[in-house]
Amino acid sequence: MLRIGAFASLNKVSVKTLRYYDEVGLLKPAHIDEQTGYRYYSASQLPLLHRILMLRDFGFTLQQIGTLVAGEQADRIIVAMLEQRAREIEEAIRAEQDQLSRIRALTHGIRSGFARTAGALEVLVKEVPALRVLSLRDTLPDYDQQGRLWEELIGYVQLHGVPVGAAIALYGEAEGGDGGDPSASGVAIEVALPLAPEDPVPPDGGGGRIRVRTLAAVREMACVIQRGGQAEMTQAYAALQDWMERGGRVPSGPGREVHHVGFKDTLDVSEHVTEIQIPISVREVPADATERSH
Amino acid sequence: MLRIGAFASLNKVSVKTLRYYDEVGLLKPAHIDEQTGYRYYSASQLPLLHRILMLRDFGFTLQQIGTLVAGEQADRIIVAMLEQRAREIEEAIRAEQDQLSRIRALTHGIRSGFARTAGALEVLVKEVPALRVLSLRDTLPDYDQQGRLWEELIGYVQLHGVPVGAAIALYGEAEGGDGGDPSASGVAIEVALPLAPEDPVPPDGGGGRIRVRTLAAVREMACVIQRGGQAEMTQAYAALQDWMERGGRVPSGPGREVHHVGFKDTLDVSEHVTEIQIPISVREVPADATERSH
DNA sequence: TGTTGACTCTCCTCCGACGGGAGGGATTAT
DNA sequence: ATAATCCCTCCCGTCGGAGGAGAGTCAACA
Repeated sequence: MLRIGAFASLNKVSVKTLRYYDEVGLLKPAHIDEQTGYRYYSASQLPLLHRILMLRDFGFTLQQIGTLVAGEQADRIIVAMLEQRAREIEEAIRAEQDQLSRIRALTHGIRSGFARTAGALEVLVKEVPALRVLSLRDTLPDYDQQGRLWEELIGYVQLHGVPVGAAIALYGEAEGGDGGDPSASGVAIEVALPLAPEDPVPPDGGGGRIRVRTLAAVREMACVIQRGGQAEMTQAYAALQDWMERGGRVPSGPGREVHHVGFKDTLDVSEHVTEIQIPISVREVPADATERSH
Repeated sequence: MLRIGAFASLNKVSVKTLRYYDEVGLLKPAHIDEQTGYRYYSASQLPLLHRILMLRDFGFTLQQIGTLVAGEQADRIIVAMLEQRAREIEEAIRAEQDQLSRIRALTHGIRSGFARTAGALEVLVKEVPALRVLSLRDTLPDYDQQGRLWEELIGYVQLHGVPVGAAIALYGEAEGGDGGDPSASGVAIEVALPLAPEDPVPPDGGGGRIRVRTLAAVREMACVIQRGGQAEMTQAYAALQDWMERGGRVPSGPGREVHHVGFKDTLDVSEHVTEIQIPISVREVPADATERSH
């Protein structure tokens, strides 16, 4: 019979740990003195402790270890548990490698000078939910003309007075919609205002140009938030582009600009806060791309 | 000014999280209503929140994030922190790959039948400290003859009545010692009994055959604990051998057998508890081995 | 004007696997 | 007898929030 300190030193565990394992019922001492409360362990408990420590080393929780060492049919499930745990570790390794690549992309961005001026410090991958919006789409000669679209849309909502929330602009090919004329020269631009999910649909307006639709949810959206006007935005786009290339990501849909603080809030451009959102996916190998294009 | 719920939904964080960040001083609301206690956030705080979430996503603690977003000279240290964090993640990945290889070694051991009978479920890598022992070394024709050494050593200690603790046998080449004759046919065996660190050295005994020495500490010791007698031990050795090969480990010193419960405690062999300890190192590439052999 | 219903507040407990320490009894060696 | 060591129980802290209780606030609707 060994006292707790001697038993602990045999396997380089702490006395606290043994007391805790007693408390949670994982490893009860062979005997406890009723007068003094002293715990006495037997050397024949060493194999059990050994097994517990090994499973702990594998990363199992003490609860899992409890089922693995106590159950009568533990032998039957231990292989399954080990394989499950192996999959978990593989998943964790993948996640950490991903983390690492994001960190490296950022450090490179800072070194090459994109970062502090262009807000690359705030590239964040997040999920965005679907969003019901009132939208107006058109193809214009260049980006700077979108003010006309905004005036048209805002004029319409002021007539009916419904929406709230940040203004959103979408650029590039239509996202499941049919507005605009892709064959026309110029750029496709869609301006949108969020609608509450259960708001009644306002009457058809603007000669059918203004529609209610739902922006698709995006599972992985690369986002940069930027203060300031057009010059800063251009830099932010450059930084985001660099970030995507460096991390092996490609855009998987039309980009968005969310104007959290925009002209409707203040005319001072330096106060504006704009979020650039680009849906991304991991770059696929050519073989995969070929599969798709056929 | 946004209420907490609106601000939270902009970035898919929970209200609880924002309240917690307020509490720890990481992100204070732009305004708090003194009457009601309501927190109001400004859209211009979005870049800060964004940065915080990105750093959280990188795995920094909130405390680290606090220094990175609050400090005046945060720009100067952020690159260093990122590189430090990258090293930490690399280290974590290495550790997890190691875990994975140990798990795979064990699942293979179970599948190939070593495990349940041979105690392979208890292979554990641990550190063992240096140990002062009273030791007797000799070269004998085979392992079964070691009983003679034990009798000689135990007879000696009963005369002087000092040591306590588990009996230890060491097999193979001398570990810094000079006992035995390596050129003789047979196997080198050392039997030892632990001595308290400050025990006085007993007088020279057994015609100089019994010495006091210190077993070296071992940083990585592969251990199996086994109940039973010689048949079980042989299987345990086989399992341990298989485990080492599978995990790319090679022995880096003489193996030990620690008799936690042995003949001195009970004659019933099935009650015996023996720990096999083999110092290991990761298998080296030939280049490294060549370096050493010169 | 009252009444919902959604939102928000503070305060409390809980999670895992122990570590640190206070305050007090037990054992062992001098 | 005394000192040193060991052991006990009990309580608090870790990290980043989640969950819930009980109460107050806000906006819209009848």
